[in-house]
Amino acid sequence: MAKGSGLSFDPDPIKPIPTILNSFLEPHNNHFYPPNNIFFNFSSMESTYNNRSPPPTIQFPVNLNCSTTHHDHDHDQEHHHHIRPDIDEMDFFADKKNGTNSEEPTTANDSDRKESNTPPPPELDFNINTALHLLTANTYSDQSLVDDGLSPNSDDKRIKSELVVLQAELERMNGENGRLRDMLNQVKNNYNTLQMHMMTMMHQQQQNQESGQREGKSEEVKHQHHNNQNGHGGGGQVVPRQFMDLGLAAGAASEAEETSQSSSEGRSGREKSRSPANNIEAGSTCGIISEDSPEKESPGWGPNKIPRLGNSSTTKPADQATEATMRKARVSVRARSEAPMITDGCQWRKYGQKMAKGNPCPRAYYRCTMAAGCPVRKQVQRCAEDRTILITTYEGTHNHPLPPAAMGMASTTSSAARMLLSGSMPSADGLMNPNFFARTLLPCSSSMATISASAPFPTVTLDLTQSPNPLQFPRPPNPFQVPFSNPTHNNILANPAALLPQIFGQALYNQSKFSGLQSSQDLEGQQHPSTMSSSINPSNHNPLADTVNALTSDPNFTAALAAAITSLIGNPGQSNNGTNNTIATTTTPANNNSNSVTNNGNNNSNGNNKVTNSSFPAN
DNA sequence: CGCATTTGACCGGCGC
DNA sequence: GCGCCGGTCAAATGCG
Repeated sequence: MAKGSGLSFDPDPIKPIPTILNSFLEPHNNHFYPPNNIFFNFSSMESTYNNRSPPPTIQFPVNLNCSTTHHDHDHDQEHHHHIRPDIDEMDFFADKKNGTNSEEPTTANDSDRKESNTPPPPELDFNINTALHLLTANTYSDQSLVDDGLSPNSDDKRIKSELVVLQAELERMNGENGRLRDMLNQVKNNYNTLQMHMMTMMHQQQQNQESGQREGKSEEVKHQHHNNQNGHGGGGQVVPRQFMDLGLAAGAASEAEETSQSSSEGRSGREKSRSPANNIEAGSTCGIISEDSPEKESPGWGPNKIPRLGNSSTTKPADQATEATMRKARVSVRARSEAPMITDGCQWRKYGQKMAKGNPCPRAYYRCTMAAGCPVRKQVQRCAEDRTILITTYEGTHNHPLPPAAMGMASTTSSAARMLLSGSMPSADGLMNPNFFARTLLPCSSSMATISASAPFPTVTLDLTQSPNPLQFPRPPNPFQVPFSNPTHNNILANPAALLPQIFGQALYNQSKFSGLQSSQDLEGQQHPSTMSSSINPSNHNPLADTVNALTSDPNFTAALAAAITSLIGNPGQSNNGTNNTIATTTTPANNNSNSVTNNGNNNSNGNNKVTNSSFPAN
């Protein structure tokens, strides 16, 4: 409804639970230890940190009830109520575990409490340790605050001492928040840099392949290929393509889209009439620069678009088939989200909404509006079985540079699309083989990647809802906690590679658990995931292993990988006001709306197009 | 007034 | 041929 506010529809509103979410995110992110079913999200953290004023009060996953098994003194009660406003959530959880009721009035019978108090359960102790084991060194500065003379009781002193410890830890964590924020910025910067570099390499590799296929066909092409190999010459094409490739179904998609222009001429007059005048002629012989004009958009989002594929005179029939496949490829991302859309960093404009069969939740159609004529579209729909799951399906290739915030998702979906299509596009190159990314990045970012060929379009489904959440790294120990709890500096910055084994470890874990990608397609020729671990072993003289080894030694890559995963898991409920998503935050209506999730009940179960949507207030 | 969203209508593919 | 369905269009609507 709200003009300029982007998404004003909720595919299936889920009552927002920001408070609850924050109650998890804040304390746990401080420890990089998200609880189950709560997405770990850098962006969310960043938002939280950035938007806080005054500086955040860290809410420990510890409450006094559990931090002291002697919670039976008046002074405890006093302190408890001192801190209570900040630890309500923790109280809630811990109390539940303890079976005690922190909401009990301070005047409650202390003796009763004393009698009923029992040592906290082990998991509660774990929480305590998680928070307190970090802080034994900086706890004595405020002794005076504790020793208020109210009680000479040694237990009291001990308890108060712990309180001081907590306070000191709070302060320390505040400082750590700032460091984390800086670190996130740097990680993202590194990621962006590496992303561009990687895409350049991928483009060159693709050029190599294309050139090889067309070898002898055109001397011109050869020259161009040669130039590209040199990293310049045709460089005017290379750079733009870096971004173009970021979209899914990259690769030959650009060429395919080029070919769509001619075929689109056969479209109805209605479609022709709505074409803006800014059509860009596909002038590139390689179809690299050529991108979709509005006339050429819709590279196959609908069944009716499929036949428009592959009439390019510049491609061989085999290539045409590949292009057709790639054009139809979709990447579906399933993620738990209370927001109407996942934050992918792009700008989207809604152009339609339909009731899809078999799902009471309406399906919304969006097209990318970051550039005129960008053919990328996506569908957003909530899962019928679990409406907390948001299903976002991407298709198309961006024809414009992507903001940093969009890089992660775009590259991930691109990788997924490549993975999907790689069955028919064997490549011996470990680095540039899409399978490499599919087996490295994707397993890290999804606990399950499913390829479906039974659907009208080949679709890769990245299921981020599976448990364990890939970003909930194996625990214990908490892999993040040690690096980030280092007050001197963030180890991950000093040595980003430290994170990689964890990521890859999780990838391998996921793979082993999942026994590889579930694919109904012929994935013959692809390295079986179960062999991945051996491939990663640097001792193997395997190109893929060498590649992995090389990458793992690259700090930028590890940082980029983390950023990509972060982006992929973008917390839908997050505020997009963070320093990331600069473009999306300021100009993306949909993203703006993501900030204001006002999910009214969605009972749009009437027929097609008979949808009465709830609306999200603008901003 | 401009822009984004809403929503009824339209189109093409597909199955019967 | 007909109806269903997914996808898209574009006029209507609403908001800043």
